[in-house]
Amino acid sequence: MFSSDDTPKPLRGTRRSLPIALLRARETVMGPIREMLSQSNINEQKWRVLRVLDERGPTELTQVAKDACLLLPSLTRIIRAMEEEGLATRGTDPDDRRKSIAAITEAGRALILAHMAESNAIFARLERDFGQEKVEQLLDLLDELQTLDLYKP
Amino acid sequence: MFSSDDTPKPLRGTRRSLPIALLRARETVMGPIREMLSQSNINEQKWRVLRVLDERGPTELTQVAKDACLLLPSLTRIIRAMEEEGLATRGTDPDDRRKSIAAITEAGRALILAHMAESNAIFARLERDFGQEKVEQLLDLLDELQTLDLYKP
DNA sequence: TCCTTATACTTCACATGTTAAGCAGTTTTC
DNA sequence: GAAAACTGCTTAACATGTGAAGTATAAGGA
Repeated sequence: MFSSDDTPKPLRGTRRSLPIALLRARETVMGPIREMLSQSNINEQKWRVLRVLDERGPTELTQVAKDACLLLPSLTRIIRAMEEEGLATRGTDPDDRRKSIAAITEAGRALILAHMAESNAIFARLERDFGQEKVEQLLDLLDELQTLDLYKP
Repeated sequence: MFSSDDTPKPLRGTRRSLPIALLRARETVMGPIREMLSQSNINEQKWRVLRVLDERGPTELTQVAKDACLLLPSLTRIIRAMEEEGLATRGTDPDDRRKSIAAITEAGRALILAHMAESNAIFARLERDFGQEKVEQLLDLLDELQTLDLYKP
């Protein structure tokens, strides 16, 4: 008998707002990771691009943007910088010359390797403090939520 | 016998990376909300500030920044714009004149009201597609995660 | 083939994110 | 009761976020 709509309900408190809760939770988790990355003069965005390229191999930019949660205009600039820093390369798809295909370099892979131990340590700390089960549960829920399409219907 | 560390384990896939998963899930949820807000010429950040001010009443900027997940330099600009648009006011704390206290205006509250129905509808759609229980579960997990302190120990 | 439409970016302009420096007001220390 | 240290916010400079317009290539239709 609690959450029925017998009163004109206001907006949920910000702690029960999914977008805000997701953002705040992310800030918590990103704290130590940002600290780690700052030692390599690399930011969150480049780190995401590196991991996506490492995971998928050579990939067209539109796909990279989707996977790394970046818009194409941002990715254009970021990839350009990463090329200059030797972290990524790019070329034109011979089958469709509109497409630009990016790939991680050895230096990029080395950067990932260089942070692997600490990254895993941060995750281990999270599992210790939050609980291994809860982390799994949360990842499962997020993974499923990602796949929804919430537009209109 | 699966996830033991008997092999030099690589980084988790990006779908099992909590920061990336949080970001992707948030993008999914924010889609319809951004659509809603764009009709009022308001962006995510101003919306968060409005909701925090509505929820807490007059609040010093440092606290607003924490709650709305903004850095102070961003908040400085955003609050200035919101003052000009009549959505918020601010004054100096008489007890500590370093502090600036912001408050929501009637126009600000009206803007929240104007979007309440649609906001609740979006949330209802989420509950329908994702499941009410899972939404609750997710919010609980996120709320708890927010409160952790993951620095060093 | 020519024309239209669509796709895959890129560029532009302006807002926000981020770090470092600056400044006024407050507290601490001697 | 000042000098030193700290706090709360602002400014500055540059990177990224974002929507709209622009460019080049590709695909489809008359």
